[in-house]
Amino acid sequence: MSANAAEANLFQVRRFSDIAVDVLRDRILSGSLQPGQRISEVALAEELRVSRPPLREALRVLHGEGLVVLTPGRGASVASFDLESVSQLGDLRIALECEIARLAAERAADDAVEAIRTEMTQIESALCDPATPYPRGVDFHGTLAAAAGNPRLATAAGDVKRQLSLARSRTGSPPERARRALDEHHAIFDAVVRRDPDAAESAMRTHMRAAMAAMIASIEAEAAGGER
Amino acid sequence: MSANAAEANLFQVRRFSDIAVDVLRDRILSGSLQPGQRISEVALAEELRVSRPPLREALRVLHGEGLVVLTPGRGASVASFDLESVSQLGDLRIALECEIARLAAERAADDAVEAIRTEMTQIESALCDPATPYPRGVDFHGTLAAAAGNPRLATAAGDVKRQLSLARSRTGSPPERARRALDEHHAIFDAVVRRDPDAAESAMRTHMRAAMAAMIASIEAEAAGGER
DNA sequence: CGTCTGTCGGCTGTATACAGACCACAGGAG
DNA sequence: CTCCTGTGGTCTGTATACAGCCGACAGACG
Repeated sequence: MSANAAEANLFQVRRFSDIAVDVLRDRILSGSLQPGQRISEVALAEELRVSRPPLREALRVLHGEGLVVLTPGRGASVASFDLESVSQLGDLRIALECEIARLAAERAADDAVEAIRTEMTQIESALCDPATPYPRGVDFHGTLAAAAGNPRLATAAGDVKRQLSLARSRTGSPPERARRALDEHHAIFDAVVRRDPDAAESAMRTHMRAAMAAMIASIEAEAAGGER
Repeated sequence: MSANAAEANLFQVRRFSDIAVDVLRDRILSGSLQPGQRISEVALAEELRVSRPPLREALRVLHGEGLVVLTPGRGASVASFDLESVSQLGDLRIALECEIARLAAERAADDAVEAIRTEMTQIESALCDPATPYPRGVDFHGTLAAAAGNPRLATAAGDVKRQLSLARSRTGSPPERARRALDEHHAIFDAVVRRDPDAAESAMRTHMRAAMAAMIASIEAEAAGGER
């Protein structure tokens, strides 16, 4: 099955519109296209060596993911989030991540639990050794979502996470947050290991509230600095 | 603002692709297009008096809403859900509705609370008088989501609800569920009135678990009857 | 008789072309 | 000098046209 799935995925991305979706998502999240920036269809299509119809389909997909805003008659632009939008996205993320934590505590397979443990040790060692800022491809929440065994929930949580990542693309998270986040991750993980869904949800809620508070504070500080 | 919003919405739906989205969504949810049915782009485009590119964009949007499945090289088809997908959607809905209930208990304005009360009395009178099966446009969860004051959360919950509605399109919900659901709605509403977020979330979780159990039972019964 | 292969039809995926709307800027009137 | 208006350009929205792939069916071979 894995060979079939891999082969199917290889052929699945052969559509130009899907390639455009991936390229555009990377450009938006990497900051190559900044929030609020207008996207010219003809210019982008020419740059990607793609015709306009596939590009327009890609823009519709990214609009569904919340990364692109489409205004009828005025075209597309990279999504930009004000504080209210960030707050709304935060509530949405709380809903999804808390349920993920609950389900992970209820149903996570043992090897999935071990995968989370491995991730956490990697993050921890990276924090102790400032040489490596953050290991690539390590994603606590993504691994936890996989452990919860609900792909739709994981996809939804990933979409919201990317929107929030775009919202704070200008302001990096403060360095002291990483240490606190690690402790909060430990609390969630402990609850998952103990198979305690209520505790896992509660710990996740605490973690999310702290993360959102820090993020909102960063954005407010950046906004105040920008006005100065 | 409401005049502006209405005017903006009127002009916003002038794109053929958006019209196609609305028409297709209605056809899928009304059962005019049944789950699993293939959608021919040329035939549907000709029927809707629309060219294929706008129709393809509409299909991409509905794919993002989970109502259409797009297989590269093989075209589009109406989404069909097996029991595992329904279970996954149920967990997703639990996550969203529970957070909505919590937020409604925390922040709902007084008039929003009264709007919920009005809806519930309408549903209750409709249940007592079997002449009117169900009042049109009355939607407890939608009103509750509006009371929670988070449009993104409300949209996400609405999307999931529509997917589940499509999943059980063949099997109607059993009549005794309506009465139990009304009681469960009362419990949620009472918690919202008492401004008790924990109780609201708990009551919503109870309600969702019962609703999902009833739905899965209906689908299993229908599947067993179909095999017979 | 079963199976494989080649061909044909239909469909999706993509590109090009055209029409209409929105915006900016210049010119003129008050 | 300011505001309005007309015109031009640019872009989106839509339609049409072509190429490539998938699937089905018929025919031939084992």
